[in-house]
Amino acid sequence: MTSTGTGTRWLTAGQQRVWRTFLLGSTRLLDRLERELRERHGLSLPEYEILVRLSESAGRQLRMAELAASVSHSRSRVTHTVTRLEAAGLVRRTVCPTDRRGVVAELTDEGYIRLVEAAPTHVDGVRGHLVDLVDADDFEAVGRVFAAAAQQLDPGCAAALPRITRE
Amino acid sequence: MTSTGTGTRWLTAGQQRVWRTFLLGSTRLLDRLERELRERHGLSLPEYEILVRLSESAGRQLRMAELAASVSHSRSRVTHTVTRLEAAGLVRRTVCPTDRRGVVAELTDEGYIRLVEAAPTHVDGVRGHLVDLVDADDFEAVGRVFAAAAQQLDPGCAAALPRITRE
DNA sequence: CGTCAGCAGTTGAACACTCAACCAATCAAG
DNA sequence: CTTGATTGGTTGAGTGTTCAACTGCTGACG
Repeated sequence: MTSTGTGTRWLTAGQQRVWRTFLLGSTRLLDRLERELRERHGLSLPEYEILVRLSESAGRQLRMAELAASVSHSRSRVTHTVTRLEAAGLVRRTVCPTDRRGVVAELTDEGYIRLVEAAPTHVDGVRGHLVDLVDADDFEAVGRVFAAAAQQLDPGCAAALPRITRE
Repeated sequence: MTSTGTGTRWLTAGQQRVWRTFLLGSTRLLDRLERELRERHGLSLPEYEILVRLSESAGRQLRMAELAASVSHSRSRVTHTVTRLEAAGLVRRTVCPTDRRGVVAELTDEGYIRLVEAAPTHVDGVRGHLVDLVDADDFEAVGRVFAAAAQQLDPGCAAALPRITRE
Protein backbone atom coordinates (compact mmCIF):
# COMPACT_ATOMS: atom_id res chain seq x y z
CA MET A 1 0.00 0.00 0.00
CA THR A 2 1.43 3.31 -1.01
CA SER A 3 -0.08 6.70 -1.73
CA THR A 4 -3.18 6.90 -3.91
CA GLY A 5 -5.61 9.65 -4.62
CA THR A 6 -7.83 8.93 -1.64
CA GLY A 7 -7.67 10.99 1.51
CA THR A 8 -5.88 8.42 3.63
CA ARG A 9 -2.72 9.57 5.32
CA TRP A 10 -0.43 6.62 4.69
CA LEU A 11 2.53 5.83 6.87
CA THR A 12 5.88 7.12 5.74
CA ALA A 13 8.41 4.50 4.69
CA GLY A 14 10.15 4.88 8.02
CA GLN A 15 6.99 4.58 10.07
CA GLN A 16 5.99 1.53 8.14
CA ARG A 17 9.36 -0.07 8.78
CA VAL A 18 9.00 0.58 12.49
CA TRP A 19 5.47 -0.74 12.58
CA ARG A 20 6.34 -3.95 10.79
CA THR A 21 9.42 -4.46 12.86
CA PHE A 22 7.29 -4.11 15.95
CA LEU A 23 4.79 -6.66 14.67
CA LEU A 24 7.53 -9.09 13.76
CA GLY A 25 9.55 -8.60 16.91
CA SER A 26 6.66 -8.75 19.32
CA THR A 27 5.28 -11.83 17.58
CA ARG A 28 8.57 -13.64 17.95
CA LEU A 29 9.16 -12.41 21.45
CA LEU A 30 5.76 -13.35 22.84
CA ASP A 31 5.96 -16.63 21.02
CA ARG A 32 9.27 -17.44 22.60
CA LEU A 33 8.32 -16.40 26.10
CA GLU A 34 5.19 -18.48 25.88
CA ARG A 35 7.09 -21.48 24.62
CA GLU A 36 9.69 -21.27 27.37
CA LEU A 37 7.06 -21.01 30.07
CA ARG A 38 5.04 -23.84 28.67
CA GLU A 39 7.90 -26.25 28.13
CA ARG A 40 9.51 -25.71 31.50
CA HIS A 41 6.51 -25.03 33.69
CA GLY A 42 3.38 -26.02 31.82
CA LEU A 43 2.00 -22.49 31.92
CA SER A 44 0.85 -20.23 29.12
CA LEU A 45 1.73 -16.56 29.19
CA PRO A 46 -1.85 -15.45 29.99
CA GLU A 47 -2.00 -18.01 32.78
CA TYR A 48 1.27 -16.77 34.16
CA GLU A 49 0.07 -13.18 34.07
CA ILE A 50 -3.04 -14.10 36.00
CA LEU A 51 -0.98 -15.80 38.68
CA VAL A 52 1.25 -12.75 38.93
CA ARG A 53 -1.67 -10.37 39.47
CA LEU A 54 -3.13 -12.59 42.12
CA SER A 55 0.19 -12.95 43.91
CA GLU A 56 0.51 -9.19 44.13
CA SER A 57 -2.93 -8.53 45.52
CA ALA A 58 -3.84 -8.26 49.15
CA GLY A 59 -4.73 -11.73 50.36
CA ARG A 60 -3.55 -13.11 47.02
CA GLN A 61 -7.06 -12.75 45.72
CA LEU A 62 -8.93 -10.60 43.26
CA ARG A 63 -12.41 -10.24 41.88
CA MET A 64 -12.81 -11.70 38.40
CA ALA A 65 -13.58 -8.33 36.88
CA GLU A 66 -10.51 -6.70 38.39
CA LEU A 67 -8.40 -9.58 37.20
CA ALA A 68 -9.78 -9.14 33.71
CA ALA A 69 -9.15 -5.41 33.74
CA SER A 70 -5.63 -5.77 35.03
CA VAL A 71 -4.56 -7.93 32.09
CA SER A 72 -7.00 -6.36 29.66
CA HIS A 73 -8.61 -9.61 28.66
CA SER A 74 -12.32 -10.19 28.17
CA ARG A 75 -14.26 -11.45 31.14
CA SER A 76 -15.11 -14.56 29.26
CA ARG A 77 -11.48 -15.23 28.57
CA VAL A 78 -10.55 -14.82 32.21
CA THR A 79 -13.36 -17.14 33.20
CA HIS A 80 -11.95 -19.83 30.95
CA THR A 81 -8.38 -19.23 32.02
CA VAL A 82 -9.27 -19.34 35.69
CA THR A 83 -11.30 -22.50 35.13
CA ARG A 84 -8.19 -24.14 33.74
CA LEU A 85 -6.02 -22.85 36.57
CA GLU A 86 -8.55 -24.05 39.08
CA ALA A 87 -8.60 -27.49 37.51
CA ALA A 88 -4.83 -27.51 37.85
CA GLY A 89 -5.15 -26.62 41.53
CA LEU A 90 -3.32 -23.31 41.21
CA VAL A 91 -6.30 -21.08 41.92
CA ARG A 92 -9.45 -21.42 43.99
CA ARG A 93 -12.81 -19.68 43.45
CA THR A 94 -14.91 -18.24 46.26
CA VAL A 95 -18.14 -16.29 46.30
CA CYS A 96 -17.58 -12.66 47.13
CA PRO A 97 -18.93 -11.95 50.64
CA THR A 98 -19.93 -8.34 49.89
CA ASP A 99 -21.63 -8.97 46.55
CA ARG A 100 -23.18 -12.32 45.94
CA ARG A 101 -22.89 -11.91 42.20
CA GLY A 102 -19.16 -11.61 42.52
CA VAL A 103 -16.50 -14.27 42.43
CA VAL A 104 -13.05 -13.89 43.86
CA ALA A 105 -10.17 -15.92 42.56
CA GLU A 106 -7.52 -16.80 45.09
CA LEU A 107 -4.03 -18.14 44.55
CA THR A 108 -3.51 -21.50 46.26
CA ASP A 109 -0.25 -22.39 47.94
CA GLU A 110 0.50 -24.70 45.08
CA GLY A 111 -0.20 -21.88 42.67
CA TYR A 112 2.19 -19.65 44.53
CA ILE A 113 4.90 -22.27 44.38
CA ARG A 114 4.44 -22.79 40.67
CA LEU A 115 4.64 -19.07 40.14
CA VAL A 116 7.84 -18.76 42.14
CA GLU A 117 9.33 -21.57 40.08
CA ALA A 118 8.28 -20.06 36.79
CA ALA A 119 9.19 -16.45 37.45
CA PRO A 120 12.94 -16.78 36.88
CA THR A 121 12.32 -18.40 33.52
CA HIS A 122 10.09 -15.56 32.49
CA VAL A 123 12.34 -12.79 33.76
CA ASP A 124 15.40 -14.34 32.18
CA GLY A 125 13.46 -14.46 28.93
CA VAL A 126 12.38 -10.86 29.08
CA ARG A 127 15.92 -9.81 29.84
CA GLY A 128 17.69 -12.10 27.44
CA HIS A 129 15.39 -11.56 24.50
CA LEU A 130 14.67 -7.90 25.03
CA VAL A 131 15.77 -5.71 27.91
CA ASP A 132 19.45 -6.58 27.95
CA LEU A 133 19.66 -6.26 24.19
CA VAL A 134 18.74 -2.64 23.93
CA ASP A 135 19.67 0.83 24.97
CA ALA A 136 18.10 1.85 28.27
CA ASP A 137 16.76 5.11 26.85
CA ASP A 138 15.21 3.30 23.92
CA PHE A 139 13.55 0.94 26.32
CA GLU A 140 12.13 3.83 28.29
CA ALA A 141 10.75 5.18 25.05
CA VAL A 142 8.90 1.92 24.52
CA GLY A 143 7.23 2.51 27.85
CA ARG A 144 6.09 5.98 26.86
CA VAL A 145 4.81 4.83 23.48
CA PHE A 146 2.71 1.97 24.77
CA ALA A 147 1.49 3.94 27.73
CA ALA A 148 0.07 6.43 25.26
CA ALA A 149 -1.58 3.69 23.24
CA ALA A 150 -2.92 1.87 26.28
CA GLN A 151 -4.38 5.03 27.67
CA GLN A 152 -5.99 6.12 24.43
CA LEU A 153 -7.51 2.69 23.94
CA ASP A 154 -8.40 2.01 27.51
CA PRO A 155 -11.42 -0.24 27.51
CA GLY A 156 -13.44 1.20 30.34
CA CYS A 157 -10.86 3.14 32.25
CA ALA A 158 -7.16 3.73 32.68
CA ALA A 159 -7.14 2.15 36.12
CA ALA A 160 -4.96 -0.81 35.39
CA LEU A 161 -2.19 1.19 33.80
CA PRO A 162 1.08 1.19 35.70
CA ARG A 163 1.80 4.90 36.00
CA ILE A 164 4.70 6.06 33.91
CA THR A 165 5.72 9.48 35.09
CA ARG A 166 9.16 10.93 34.89
CA GLU A 167 9.99 11.36 38.53
CA MET B 1 7.98 -11.16 42.23
CA THR B 2 10.71 -9.15 43.83
CA SER B 3 14.26 -9.92 44.88
CA THR B 4 14.94 -13.17 46.68
CA GLY B 5 18.10 -14.97 47.56
CA THR B 6 18.31 -16.88 44.28
CA GLY B 7 20.59 -15.86 41.47
CA THR B 8 17.93 -14.43 39.19
CA ARG B 9 18.49 -10.90 38.03
CA TRP B 10 15.03 -9.43 38.49
CA LEU B 11 13.81 -6.45 36.54
CA THR B 12 14.14 -3.08 38.18
CA ALA B 13 10.91 -1.37 39.11
CA GLY B 14 11.23 0.85 36.08
CA GLN B 15 11.92 -1.99 33.69
CA GLN B 16 8.99 -3.89 35.05
CA ARG B 17 6.73 -0.93 34.56
CA VAL B 18 7.84 -0.61 30.97
CA TRP B 19 7.43 -4.30 30.31
CA ARG B 20 3.93 -4.42 31.72
CA THR B 21 2.93 -1.28 29.93
CA PHE B 22 4.12 -2.83 26.74
CA LEU B 23 2.11 -5.99 27.36
CA LEU B 24 -0.99 -4.03 28.20
CA GLY B 25 -0.64 -1.52 25.39
CA SER B 26 0.16 -4.01 22.69
CA THR B 27 -2.67 -6.27 23.80
CA ARG B 28 -5.17 -3.46 23.57
CA LEU B 29 -3.74 -2.11 20.36
CA LEU B 30 -3.67 -5.40 18.48
CA ASP B 31 -7.07 -6.21 19.84
CA ARG B 32 -8.48 -2.98 18.55
CA LEU B 33 -6.87 -3.15 15.15
CA GLU B 34 -8.14 -6.68 14.73
CA ARG B 35 -11.64 -5.71 15.78
CA GLU B 36 -11.77 -2.75 13.40
CA LEU B 37 -10.59 -4.85 10.48
CA ARG B 38 -12.98 -7.64 11.26
CA GLU B 39 -16.05 -5.48 11.77
CA ARG B 40 -15.57 -3.33 8.72
CA HIS B 41 -13.95 -5.77 6.32
CA GLY B 42 -14.33 -9.27 7.67
CA LEU B 43 -10.59 -9.79 7.89
CA SER B 44 -8.43 -10.79 10.82
CA LEU B 45 -5.09 -9.11 11.35
CA PRO B 46 -3.07 -12.18 10.31
CA GLU B 47 -5.22 -12.52 7.21
CA TYR B 48 -4.67 -8.89 6.39
CA GLU B 49 -0.94 -9.25 6.82
CA ILE B 50 -0.87 -12.19 4.45
CA LEU B 51 -2.73 -10.20 1.82
CA VAL B 52 -0.29 -7.33 2.24
CA ARG B 53 2.76 -9.54 1.68
CA LEU B 54 1.23 -11.07 -1.39
CA SER B 55 0.27 -7.70 -2.82
CA GLU B 56 3.85 -6.50 -2.51
CA SER B 57 5.44 -9.48 -4.18
CA ALA B 58 6.30 -9.79 -7.84
CA GLY B 59 3.26 -11.26 -9.58
CA ARG B 60 1.33 -10.88 -6.34
CA GLN B 61 2.38 -14.36 -5.40
CA LEU B 62 4.65 -16.04 -2.91
CA ARG B 63 5.69 -19.52 -1.89
CA MET B 64 4.02 -20.71 1.28
CA ALA B 65 7.32 -20.91 3.13
CA GLU B 66 8.30 -17.37 2.21
CA LEU B 67 4.90 -16.16 3.25
CA ALA B 68 5.31 -17.90 6.59
CA ALA B 69 8.77 -16.46 7.12
CA SER B 70 7.69 -12.96 6.22
CA VAL B 71 5.07 -12.83 8.94
CA SER B 72 6.92 -15.16 11.28
CA HIS B 73 4.08 -17.60 11.65
CA SER B 74 4.36 -21.37 11.59
CA ARG B 75 3.89 -23.08 8.28
CA SER B 76 0.92 -24.86 9.64
CA ARG B 77 -0.68 -21.63 10.65
CA VAL B 78 -0.14 -20.12 7.24
CA THR B 79 -1.61 -23.21 5.63
CA HIS B 80 -4.77 -22.75 7.69
CA THR B 81 -4.94 -19.03 7.10
CA VAL B 82 -4.47 -19.41 3.36
CA THR B 83 -7.09 -22.13 3.29
CA ARG B 84 -9.56 -19.69 4.78
CA LEU B 85 -8.53 -16.92 2.42
CA GLU B 86 -8.85 -19.28 -0.49
CA ALA B 87 -12.31 -20.33 0.60
CA ALA B 88 -13.19 -16.64 0.67
CA GLY B 89 -11.90 -16.24 -2.87
CA LEU B 90 -9.17 -13.78 -1.92
CA VAL B 91 -6.24 -16.05 -2.66
CA ARG B 92 -5.58 -18.86 -5.11
CA ARG B 93 -3.17 -21.78 -4.73
CA THR B 94 -1.01 -23.10 -7.55
CA VAL B 95 1.64 -25.77 -7.70
CA CYS B 96 5.09 -24.29 -8.02
CA PRO B 97 6.45 -24.95 -11.51
CA THR B 98 10.08 -25.21 -10.44
CA ASP B 99 9.54 -27.46 -7.43
CA ARG B 100 6.61 -29.78 -7.46
CA ARG B 101 6.53 -29.97 -3.68
CA GLY B 102 6.02 -26.26 -3.51
CA VAL B 103 2.82 -24.28 -3.47
CA VAL B 104 2.51 -20.68 -4.43
CA ALA B 105 -0.26 -18.52 -3.07
CA GLU B 106 -1.49 -15.83 -5.38
CA LEU B 107 -3.66 -12.83 -4.63
CA THR B 108 -6.86 -12.84 -6.69
CA ASP B 109 -8.35 -9.66 -8.11
CA GLU B 110 -11.04 -9.86 -5.51
CA GLY B 111 -8.38 -10.25 -2.85
CA TYR B 112 -6.62 -7.19 -4.11
CA ILE B 113 -9.82 -5.18 -4.01
CA ARG B 114 -10.57 -6.25 -0.46
CA LEU B 115 -7.08 -5.31 0.57
CA VAL B 116 -7.35 -1.88 -0.99
CA GLU B 117 -10.62 -1.36 0.82
CA ALA B 118 -9.25 -2.51 4.13
CA ALA B 119 -5.91 -0.73 4.07
CA PRO B 120 -7.19 2.74 5.02
CA THR B 121 -8.96 1.31 8.05
CA HIS B 122 -5.80 -0.36 9.17
CA VAL B 123 -3.53 2.60 8.56
CA ASP B 124 -5.92 4.99 10.25
CA GLY B 125 -5.94 2.65 13.21
CA VAL B 126 -2.17 2.42 13.44
CA ARG B 127 -1.93 6.18 13.24
CA GLY B 128 -4.82 7.03 15.46
CA HIS B 129 -4.07 4.53 18.18
CA LEU B 130 -0.30 4.72 18.09
CA VAL B 131 1.86 6.67 15.68
CA ASP B 132 0.13 10.02 15.92
CA LEU B 133 0.00 9.78 19.69
CA VAL B 134 3.69 9.64 20.34
CA ASP B 135 6.93 11.47 19.92
CA ALA B 136 8.64 10.64 16.63
CA ASP B 137 11.95 9.87 18.32
CA ASP B 138 10.27 7.56 20.78
CA PHE B 139 8.62 5.77 17.91
CA GLU B 140 11.98 5.32 16.21
CA ALA B 141 13.27 3.83 19.44
CA VAL B 142 10.49 1.26 19.30
CA GLY B 143 11.84 0.26 15.91
CA ARG B 144 15.33 -0.24 17.26
CA VAL B 145 14.16 -2.18 20.27
CA PHE B 146 12.05 -4.67 18.37
CA ALA B 147 14.56 -4.99 15.61
CA ALA B 148 17.04 -6.16 18.23
CA ALA B 149 14.56 -8.64 19.65
CA ALA B 150 13.46 -9.91 16.26
CA GLN B 151 17.00 -10.43 15.17
CA GLN B 152 18.09 -12.18 18.33
CA LEU B 153 15.10 -14.48 18.17
CA ASP B 154 15.03 -15.02 14.48
CA PRO B 155 13.53 -18.43 13.87
CA GLY B 156 15.79 -19.74 11.14
CA CYS B 157 17.25 -16.57 9.76
CA ALA B 158 16.99 -12.81 9.78
CA ALA B 159 15.87 -12.70 6.16
CA ALA B 160 12.39 -11.34 6.66
CA LEU B 161 13.44 -8.42 8.79
CA PRO B 162 12.77 -5.05 7.23
CA ARG B 163 16.18 -3.45 7.33
CA ILE B 164 16.43 -0.64 9.81
CA THR B 165 19.49 1.34 8.89
CA ARG B 166 19.84 5.02 9.36
CA GLU B 167 20.25 6.26 5.81
C1' DC C 1 -41.42 -3.00 48.82
C1' DG C 2 -41.83 -4.20 43.83
C1' DT C 3 -40.29 -3.62 39.46
C1' DC C 4 -36.86 -3.24 36.15
C1' DA C 5 -32.41 -1.75 34.15
C1' DG C 6 -27.88 -2.96 34.49
C1' DC C 7 -23.87 -5.47 36.35
C1' DA C 8 -20.92 -9.94 37.51
C1' DG C 9 -19.89 -13.90 35.80
C1' DT C 10 -20.66 -18.27 33.10
C1' DT C 11 -21.77 -21.14 29.19
C1' DG C 12 -21.30 -23.41 24.78
C1' DA C 13 -20.68 -23.22 20.03
C1' DA C 14 -17.79 -21.42 16.39
C1' DC C 15 -13.51 -20.29 15.17
C1' DA C 16 -8.23 -19.84 15.29
C1' DC C 17 -3.77 -21.74 16.59
C1' DT C 18 -0.45 -25.42 17.97
C1' DC C 19 1.67 -29.62 17.75
C1' DA C 20 3.02 -33.89 16.05
C1' DA C 21 2.35 -37.15 12.54
C1' DC C 22 2.27 -37.54 7.86
C1' DC C 23 2.89 -37.62 2.43
C1' DA C 24 5.34 -36.43 -1.52
C1' DA C 25 9.11 -34.43 -4.04
C1' DT C 26 14.02 -33.42 -4.06
C1' DC C 27 18.76 -33.97 -3.33
C1' DA C 28 23.05 -36.11 -2.12
C1' DA C 29 25.76 -40.35 -1.92
C1' DG C 30 27.10 -44.74 -3.21
C1' DC D 1 19.48 -46.02 -10.57
C1' DT D 2 18.46 -46.83 -5.58
C1' DT D 3 18.53 -45.51 -1.07
C1' DG D 4 17.96 -42.47 2.71
C1' DA D 5 17.84 -37.90 4.64
C1' DT D 6 15.74 -33.46 4.10
C1' DT D 7 12.53 -30.11 2.67
C1' DG D 8 7.69 -28.18 1.49
C1' DG D 9 3.45 -28.42 2.75
C1' DT D 10 -0.90 -30.50 4.72
C1' DT D 11 -3.80 -32.82 8.13
C1' DG D 12 -6.48 -33.52 12.24
C1' DA D 13 -6.85 -33.66 17.02
C1' DG D 14 -6.39 -30.96 21.07
C1' DT D 15 -6.42 -26.52 23.10
C1' DG D 16 -7.33 -21.57 23.60
C1' DT D 17 -10.15 -17.47 22.30
C1' DT D 18 -14.26 -15.03 20.84
C1' DC D 19 -18.92 -13.96 20.62
C1' DA D 20 -23.58 -13.84 21.86
C1' DA D 21 -26.92 -15.62 24.81
C1' DC D 22 -28.01 -16.47 29.43
C1' DT D 23 -28.58 -16.60 34.89
C1' DG D 24 -28.79 -14.46 39.05
C1' DC D 25 -27.94 -10.47 42.01
C1' DT D 26 -28.06 -5.48 42.95
C1' DG D 27 -29.62 -0.96 43.25
C1' DA D 28 -32.42 2.94 41.74
C1' DC D 29 -36.87 4.73 41.27
C1' DG D 30 -41.76 4.97 41.72
